[in-house]
Amino acid sequence: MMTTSAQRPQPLPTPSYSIPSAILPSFPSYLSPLSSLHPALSSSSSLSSSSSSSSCLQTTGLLSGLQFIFPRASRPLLCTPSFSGLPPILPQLQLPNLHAVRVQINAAVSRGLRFESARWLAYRRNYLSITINVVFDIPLSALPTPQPSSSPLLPRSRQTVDNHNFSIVLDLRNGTQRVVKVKFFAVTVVAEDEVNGRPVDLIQHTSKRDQGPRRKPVVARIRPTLSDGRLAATPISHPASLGTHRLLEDFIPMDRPASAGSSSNNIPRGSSTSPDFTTSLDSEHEQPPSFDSHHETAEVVCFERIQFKRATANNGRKNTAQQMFRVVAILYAAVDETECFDGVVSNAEHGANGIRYLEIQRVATGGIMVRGRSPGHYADRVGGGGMIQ
DNA sequence: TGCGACACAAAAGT
DNA sequence: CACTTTTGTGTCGC
Repeated sequence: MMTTSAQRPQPLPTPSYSIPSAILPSFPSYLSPLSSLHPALSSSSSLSSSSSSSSCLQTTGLLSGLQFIFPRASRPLLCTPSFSGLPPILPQLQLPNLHAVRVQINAAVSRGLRFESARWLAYRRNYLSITINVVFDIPLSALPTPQPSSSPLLPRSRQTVDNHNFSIVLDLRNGTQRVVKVKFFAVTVVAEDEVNGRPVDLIQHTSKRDQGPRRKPVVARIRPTLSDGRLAATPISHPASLGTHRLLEDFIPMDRPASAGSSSNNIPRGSSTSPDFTTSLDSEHEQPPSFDSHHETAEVVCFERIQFKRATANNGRKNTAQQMFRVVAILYAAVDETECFDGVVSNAEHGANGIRYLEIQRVATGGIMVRGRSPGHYADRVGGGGMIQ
């Protein structure tokens, strides 16, 4: 019999909160006027409506002339840190007319992080949701078949990349280049040590959590949206405000059909499908990453039930180096394997069915402290749960 | 201090 | 509103 001490604790107290200007870059999604006005978001029908992430979007305010949304004061902060680009960026994406394509990966940790004591904080055992969409910034005039009626303000009316042929320029070891046609685009999410870049495993659960298998997040197809050369001028909506392909509601059929997902049915998910996994699954053991080969490609992909496999080192230890992890979103161009021979200089992953995934670009969060034990283990420390260095 | 397993109970979904 | 499912986290034994 559990005692009262075992009862679910109240959310960690959040003292009167004001956004320090130093951390404003951590809130790009919620600073976006578009996201705060988007009906899908303002009606709390964004992804992960199942939890506190929706209640994260409760209160609006005004700062520096921009409308923004921040969590209600009674809860710990659960909004997303910003993702930023990491050099180098390879290879170059282009249109058939050789027009270069500027790529923006739009990512958010839409669930599972708190901002406490001026740092992002996660608990190893708690779920993260990571949402990604991709924008290709191309002037319509550069497209072979311009559609002037499309509006960048209305995601659903955006034309898609489907009818355009993209290619990438691959650098070869002999110093020459080769142009390869892109079959489709895909994204995945990984994690790494903030300092040395060493990989940190992420794992993904089914809704059965401990009773189900775990695996690394898949490489999921995505359909980038097009921006008419206005990327710099127009803030991009939070990915959650668009139709989302939720990965994975239940990533293998278990005791119910995958289509019977638990997500709120008021989520716009016109492009959602159940992912198709080709690798066999061995419960009780981790699985390697696989490739989501579903044909109907979503503009927004959400990786749900993600956890860090391990915690950061030296959490709360004084006079030790506090390890920090970061979450990385990666965009791949899928090309035919026969187009890639050994001379290609690029990060590549082998997929199924003769596909090879060439990394186009990646974005990453700043450092995230990952605690390995329950919040209660840290609550009696200085800062009411927040580690003070 | 972290990890895996087990467990309870609140939140969220139906 | 009742029931079920999902998920945060307390506890235990290493």
